[in-house]
Amino acid sequence: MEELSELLLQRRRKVDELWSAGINPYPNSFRQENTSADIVAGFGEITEIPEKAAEFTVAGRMIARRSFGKAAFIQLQDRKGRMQLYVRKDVIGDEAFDIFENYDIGDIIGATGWPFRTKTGELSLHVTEITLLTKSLLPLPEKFHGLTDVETRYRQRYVDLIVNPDVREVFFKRAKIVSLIREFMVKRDFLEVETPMMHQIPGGAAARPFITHHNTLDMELYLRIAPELYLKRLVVGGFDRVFEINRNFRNEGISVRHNPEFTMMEFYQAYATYEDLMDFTEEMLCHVAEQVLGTLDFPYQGQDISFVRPWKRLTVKEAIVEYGGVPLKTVNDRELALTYARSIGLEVSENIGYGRLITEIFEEVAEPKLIQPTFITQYPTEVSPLSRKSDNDPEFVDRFEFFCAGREMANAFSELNDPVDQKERFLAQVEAKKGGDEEAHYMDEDYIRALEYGLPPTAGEGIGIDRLVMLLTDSPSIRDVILFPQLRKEK
RNA sequence: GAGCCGCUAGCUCAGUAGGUAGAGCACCUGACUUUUAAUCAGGUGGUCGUUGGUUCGAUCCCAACGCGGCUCACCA
Repeated sequence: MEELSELLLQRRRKVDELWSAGINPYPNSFRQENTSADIVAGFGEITEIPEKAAEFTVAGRMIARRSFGKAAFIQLQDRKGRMQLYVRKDVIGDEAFDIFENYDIGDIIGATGWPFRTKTGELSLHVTEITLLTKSLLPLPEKFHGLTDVETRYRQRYVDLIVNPDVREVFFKRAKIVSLIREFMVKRDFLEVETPMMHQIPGGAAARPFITHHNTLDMELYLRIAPELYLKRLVVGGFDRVFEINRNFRNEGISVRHNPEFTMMEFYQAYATYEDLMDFTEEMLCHVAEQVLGTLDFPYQGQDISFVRPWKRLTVKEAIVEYGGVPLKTVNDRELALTYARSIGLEVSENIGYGRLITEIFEEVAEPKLIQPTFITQYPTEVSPLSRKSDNDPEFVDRFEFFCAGREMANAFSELNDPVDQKERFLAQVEAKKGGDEEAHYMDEDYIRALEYGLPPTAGEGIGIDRLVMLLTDSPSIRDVILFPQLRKEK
C-alpha cells in the first residue's frame, strides 16, 4: 500500500464517513435532464427572470466553490460548459446543507433548481435539491494557473480537459472539422469505406512500418502506413469515389508535427486529375475554415494566414527559384544543382538522383517559407512511385503537395494506372530497398493484378487531419490536437 | 539517435553563494445568506525526479540514469 499524503487521506476519510452515514458516494440513479446550455438557451436573453419560471435538473463536476456560511456559489461544469449554482441552507434544509458542505472541488454532483439572475446579473440556478453523484479522491489543479505542466497534461489528459477550457475547445473543433469533411465528401457522392489497418505488405507511402504478429496465422503483419493501395483496389472494383478517414502508423521520430499514429483523410475520384483536386481542396478547406472559424483569415502562431482563393500554385522548380534565390539554369542542371545543394548545407552523395536532389533542395529552401496556402506541382517521378507520369515530361509526374504554415498538409496525384509502368516502379523501389533505403516500397503483386483489371483514370489525395486541426486551432504541437499523444512509459 | 533546458507541497512557482525548505491556490478549523481568483483569522501538508560521488554535512556541487520540453536528424 502506497503512503498517502494528508490531503489524499482526508478525501478517503470523507468517503468512509459517507458510507457510515448510509450515503452511497457513488449512486447510480440520478437522471441528468438538462445541460448548462439548456439554461442559457431558455433564459440567457432574459434580464428579469420571473421567480421559479422553470425547473432544471443538471449534473456535472464541481470545479469551484465560494462559501458564505449558510449559502454558497458553486461552478458546475458539464459537457456543454460551465454554470453557476446558488445553494442556500434555508432552501435545501439543514441536513442536506451539512452534507453539501463536505463536497470537494472535483466531486460530480447533480442538482435541481430554478433559473435566476444574481445581483451582478449572472444567470444561475437556485438550487432546491443537490446530490453527490461521484466522490473525487484527488484534488484538482489550482483554479487560477490551472494545469500547465505539459507532461501531466498529456499523460493525464482527463485532468487537462477538466481544468483547461481551451483544450476542450480544441477537441470540439477537431470533431467539427472531421464531421464537416465527412459531410463535404458524402455530399459529393464519395463512399466512406474502411480498409485494413493490418497489412501483409505495407504500402502506399515511403515510411518504416510497425511490425506485429498474428498468432493463429503465425504471420508477420504491419500496421498500415497508408490506405492508398486498398482504396485504389476499391476504385478498380467500381467504387469510383471513395474516402477513408482513419489512422496511419509510421515507425519514425516524434516531433511537434509527428506522432507515430496520425489521422489521414484519403480519397480517390475516378475520371478526375490532380488539377481537379487542387480546386477541390481549395473548396473543401475553405468550407471547413468558414464553418469552424467563421472566416478565411486566421492567425497561426503569430502569422496571418489567408485562405482567400485562389491559392498560389508553383512548380517545385519555380519554388526553388523564388525562395532559394537561384536562377532556373542552376535548378535545371544536375551538376550546378548539386553544388548549390552543398552550398546550402545539404549532405548529398555524388550519385544522388536528380529528382531526389531537387526535392531535397525544395524542402530545404522553399517549404519553410510556404506560409500562405500554396500548391506545389511537378514533382520528380523518382520520388513519386505511385503517380502518373506527365504527358509532357516522363521525368515528372502529375502531382501536387499542398503547403501552409511552412509544412506539408496534403499530397495528391493523378494515379498511375498503367500496370506495366507500376511494376517497373515497384521493381526500382525493391532495388532501392536492397540498396539500403528502408523506406522504399515493397513489391505488391496483388496491387499490380488489380491494375491489370483496369484502374480508371483517377486522382487521389491524402490530407493530414492532425495538421489541419493544428492550423485551424492555432496549436503549436501535434500533441495539442491528439487526445492521447504517444509518450514514453511513466516512471 | 544528438545537443540544450527543466524536474522543489495536490497545482503554480520562489529559494538555499552547501548547514535537511517558503509563498499563493487547494485542503483542515472558525466567522460570514448574492459571490466571480469572494473575504477575514488560525492550521496541516515535502523521501527538493532516481542512484551514486565529493563533503563533517548535499535539495544545492559532480556523474550516471529516468521522464518531459525545444532544436536537429528521420518523416507527413
